[in-house]
Order: sequence, then structure tokens, then C-alpha cells
Amino acid sequence: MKDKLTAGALLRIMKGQEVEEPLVQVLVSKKISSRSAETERYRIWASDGDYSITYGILTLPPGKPVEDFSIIKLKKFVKSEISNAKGPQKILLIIDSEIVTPGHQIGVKIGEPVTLTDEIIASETSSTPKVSTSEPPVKQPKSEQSTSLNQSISETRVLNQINALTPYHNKWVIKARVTNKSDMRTWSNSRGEGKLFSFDLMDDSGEIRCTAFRDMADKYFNYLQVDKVYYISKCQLKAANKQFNTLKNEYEMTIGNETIIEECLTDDGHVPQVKYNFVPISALAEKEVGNLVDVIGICKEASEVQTFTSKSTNRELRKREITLVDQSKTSIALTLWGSQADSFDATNNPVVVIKGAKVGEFGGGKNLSTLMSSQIKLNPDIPECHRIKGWYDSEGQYDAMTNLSERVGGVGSFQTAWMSLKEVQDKGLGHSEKGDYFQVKATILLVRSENALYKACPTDDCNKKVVDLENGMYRCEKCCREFPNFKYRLLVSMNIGDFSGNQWVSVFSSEAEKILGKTAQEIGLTMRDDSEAGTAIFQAANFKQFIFKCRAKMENYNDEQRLKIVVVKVDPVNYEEYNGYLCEQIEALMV
DNA sequence: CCCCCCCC
Repeated sequence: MKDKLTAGALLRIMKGQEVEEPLVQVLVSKKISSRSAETERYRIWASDGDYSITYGILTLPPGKPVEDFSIIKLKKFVKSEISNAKGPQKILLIIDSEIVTPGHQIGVKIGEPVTLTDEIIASETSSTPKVSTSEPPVKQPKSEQSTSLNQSISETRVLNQINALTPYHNKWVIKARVTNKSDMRTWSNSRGEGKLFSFDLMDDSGEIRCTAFRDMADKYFNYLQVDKVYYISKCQLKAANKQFNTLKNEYEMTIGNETIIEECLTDDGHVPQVKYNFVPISALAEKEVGNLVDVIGICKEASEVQTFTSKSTNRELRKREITLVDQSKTSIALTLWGSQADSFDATNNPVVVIKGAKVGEFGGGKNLSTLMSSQIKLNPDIPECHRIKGWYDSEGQYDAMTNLSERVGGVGSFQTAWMSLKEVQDKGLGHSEKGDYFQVKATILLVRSENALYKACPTDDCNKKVVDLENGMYRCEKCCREFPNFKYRLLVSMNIGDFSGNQWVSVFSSEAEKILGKTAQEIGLTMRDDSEAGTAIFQAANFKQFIFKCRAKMENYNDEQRLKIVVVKVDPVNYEEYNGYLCEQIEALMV
């Protein structure tokens, strides 16, 4: 049957090429308003057998609609573009056409046409129909049933509401917007292994989570897109697992073989968009750890993506930390994970909108973290977004911010972050799981230059010590690779002292570089070429004063417990702040 | 049928 259509004609037309009277099949048509009484207009979904378009506008004489599945000859047509809520939309205006075979004589969709996207139109250079590409196109997945939901719905107009779905009814169709879609994930446990993804659906009655496993996950992952509206039918419902599913619905559902999902061709705006309940950043100080919040903020700063391995799960994790600010003149750190971290683009201080970010705490400061279920949007077209952008551009960018994520350290909430070295000993710091933090103004008394440098894996995010294979190669056990090179890193042991005592501490590369005033690489090369000059670099740090922000933790060493202190940050002494602390101490003595 | 939501 495919030879009844002009294969690839729609792609060639949409690419702007000349095509002589092509034959295409009308898959779905829906009457839309016409500006003239002499004509009727239909929005159609049309196929050339290889490709389909979802936005054809067919002009016909009044009272002569075209049956679905009809083959028509396009005699006069022009490609055009309109803009709608989703941005520019390529359309095909069909001004004159002729029915070659009426739909009832065909009755089926011919071939498996792929929906033409801007990407396909831009990328396909060949004018011949494509056979296969490595990139899976976003096409309508095949379902058991051939009737189109777009068609049947427009005829019968029976829709069910999400909050009325139960496991006891299976004849339903919902029209819902995808508000969120997870990454594809794999699992492996005693009951088996596989892959899955889930997505959240919303209509004006409520919301529900839907999960696709294994082959169903493959079938629908690319097709379903966040923010688009779909007709969905015949999923399996079951009680929602409230432990993991925070959506407001008693049930959740699973895609099965018999499930039908079809993009709604007429997103008329009746299906609501996501609503936010924004919390000002300053108010996050009062939120409890674990709360989910909706936040809007300007991305003032963003780190690069960092990769590391979780010690608890052994999983490779990728994160990006960004700083959000808003009109409350407060900033907070937000951690993005996985693909959300990878794809984040901090160019031009975007407005970041998050639904369902998790409030966390670190070192006494508050922070935010996205979960798999968090929806993140950059510069969405909502009033709050324009308002905050206006604020930031005109004044916010110059304002000083109170940083909620500032680490204040301390063992108990009543403790000051400041501590003398004697207090660190007396208070028995270091017995908590995550270690205890404190800051101290101290003087460097002695720096050990021996073993202060090590040869580390040259990979950007891996600082693991390499094994010198003594054949010109260096092996990193963490990366399981051998390299012809390495980078120098610092791990400096130094004794620091204040009025109350002294303490050995370890200082890693980034902070040691601040103290020594040279990079680890410079010091490493100097040490290699001239050990005396290298040693002098370390000696030069003696008697310098800094604010040391430290983590104290008890460690087992040869069956003996001892306090290990790592300097997590070194700052020059801010005398104003330090004097303030001293004044407080003096006042406390006078009570 | 997943169910991890992480790190300093």
C-alpha cells in the first residue's frame, strides 16, 4: 500500500524543496475556525508513509470534509510557520487538494510514519526516504488498537478525570499534561533486573504517576515529552507507594502492552500548567530538613559538574552546585544531580524555577537539592519569572546577599562556630558521624615539607594517588587506567597554634595553595628540580596567620582513637569579624 | 517489576 503515497514528500516540502503534486494520507482531521464562509478549514495529521506532520491546515469547500485515512493529492500548498505557546511551529498550508482514494476504502494508517520534528527537518540532508538512523526518532508508538484517540475523543467527547481513576475500572481515557519525566533507570535485584522510567500526569482534577518498565520504557521514553498533552488509556492502576510517591493521588499506574498513548493534537489550554507555591529564599531558613518546596531564584553562580563515587552506595554521582538569589536578598546553594546537572546552562544568570526541591542542611547552613521528582525550568514564561529578572537586572545584581548556606560549624546549636584549639580538645569534638566543624584563628608554627606532595591521577575530577609503575607509566586504581603523566597534589601536614595550644592538621591542595601562594604543580616541579628551593616554599609559610575552618573526626589508628583534623577552608583573617568574636568573649567573661 | 534521591 505504501506505493500509493509519495514517500518522503512531506520531509522534502518542509525542507523547502520543490515537490510535484504529492500523494499523502490524512490520518486525523479536526475542523477549526475559518475566516471565510466560502471555505472550511481543518487541522490535519498527514503522512507520506515515511514521515508525518501533525500540523497541516487543509482548506476545503464547505460541507465536504475529508474522511480519515483518505489519500489526497496536494495541488497547491505552502509551508509556513506560526507561533504558539511552545514557540515557533512549522505548518503546511494546503490550499488546493483532491481526494484520490476515500478513507473508508483504506481504513488503516499506511506504513509507520515518523513524526517530523524541527531536528529531522534540519538534519536530514538526503532527499531520499531514510532507512534507519542511529538516533531514534520521536514517533507515535504502535498500539494494539488502530482507532485514534484524537479521533474518537473528538467524536464522543468522553474523558475521564485523573482523580476518578481506580483499579476497578479499565475503560477510561484521560487527557493530561506530562509535568515531569524521570531519566531512564536500570535496576538489578534478587527478583530480576530491567529498566524503567516514570512520568507525572496532570489534568484539572488532579495528578498521577505513571511508570513504564523494560520494553514499554523503550517504546515510550522518547515519545513522551514534558509539558505536552496526551490522551492516555488502559494503564494498570495500583495503590500508590506513599513512601516514594508524593503526588496527591491514592493510586499510581503502569504502562502495559494494551496501553494507548497519543499526543493530543489540540492542546487548547484547558489542561492546566504546573502551579507553583513559591517560598521566598529567606523563608527557607525556617523550613525543616526534608521539606519539599517550590522555589524561584536567579542563578548567580554555578560550579562545574563534579563526579565522585558515593561511599554508601558505590554509585558514580554527578552534581553541580548553583547559587540562587531572590528579592529577599538571600542566597542559597542548590545541588543538581545527574542529567539535571549535566544539562544545566548558567549563561546569562537564568531564572531557575523548581517544583519540589528538598531542603537540606550542611555544616549548619541550609541548602536545596533536587530529587528525581523535582521539576526544573529555566526562564519559564510566568509573571514571577519576569518580575525577578527585572529586579535582578536593575538592582539585585548589586545587592549584598545573606547566604543561608554559609557553614557555621559548631557541635551544638548553642555553640559558636569559633573555638580555641584547647576548646577543641576539651569539648571532645569529632565523635559525631559526619565530624564536627569549627573555625579558629591560628598561626602556622611548622610545615612538614616531607611527603607534602603526591603524584595524582591526571584525570580532572580524580585526585587519587597513582602507582609509579617505574616504566614511565602511572596507574590509577580508582580509574583502573594507566597514564604516561600525572599531576602534583598537596596534602600538607602542619602544626598550627593559638593562645591556648597547638594542633597538627592536614591541608589539601586547594587550601594549601592559598597558604603557600603557589600551585601544587609549581611546587612539585620546583621540588623535583631543586629540593632546597622547594623546601623554602613550605618554610615561607611559617608564622603566617589565617582563619582555619576545620573538620574534626575521631579515627582509628593502630587500634588507637585519635583526633584527625582536616582544614576544609583557609581564609585571610577578617579582623572586623574576629574582633567581634573577641568582644563577645570578653562580654561573656564580664557577666 | 522501581523505591536510589546522594557529596562536602
